[in-house]
Amino acid sequence: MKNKRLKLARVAADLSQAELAEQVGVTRQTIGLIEAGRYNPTLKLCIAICQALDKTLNDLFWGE
Amino acid sequence: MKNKRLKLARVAADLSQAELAEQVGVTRQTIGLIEAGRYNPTLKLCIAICQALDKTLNDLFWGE
DNA sequence: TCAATATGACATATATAGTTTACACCACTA
DNA sequence: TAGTGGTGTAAACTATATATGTCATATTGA
Repeated sequence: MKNKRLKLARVAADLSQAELAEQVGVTRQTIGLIEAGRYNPTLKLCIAICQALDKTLNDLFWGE
Repeated sequence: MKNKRLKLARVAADLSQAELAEQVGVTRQTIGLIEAGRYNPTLKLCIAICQALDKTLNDLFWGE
């Protein structure tokens, strides 16, 4: 279950995985893995990502 | 930062910490700690809790 | 009283989120 | 031919979410 919405929001914000990663304080690999749906970030990280992309939890992480 | 909304939603659903914990497949202590705001659950657990309480991520975990 | 239920708090142990490092692939450009 | 930026992935490691176990307390009902 890839997270397509996250990837789309990131690209729309004109950020690379590495740039988003730096903004939220994780590594590029972590962002890549979340977009690939290979795991299960913590709530704090989800919120940081949402704030960086000006989205809400429901926008990026709720529902399939 | 205690999660008051989670506690209220759980009580409104007439569930004890232990009952909610069992429904989402964790221990009572984990629910207690999340309500107490002492950590940082994973996204999967947040979603399971929301589904058990018929709420969305934004309802329980977005904003202060 | 007493037993049962619900909660808070605290350790220690285990599973897994997240890091680091590294290599490979692709598209583009010089 | 390189060379660079963006991405996918994997192994080994560290940090921390979660489990397990226990004790204390408050409340409710018999």
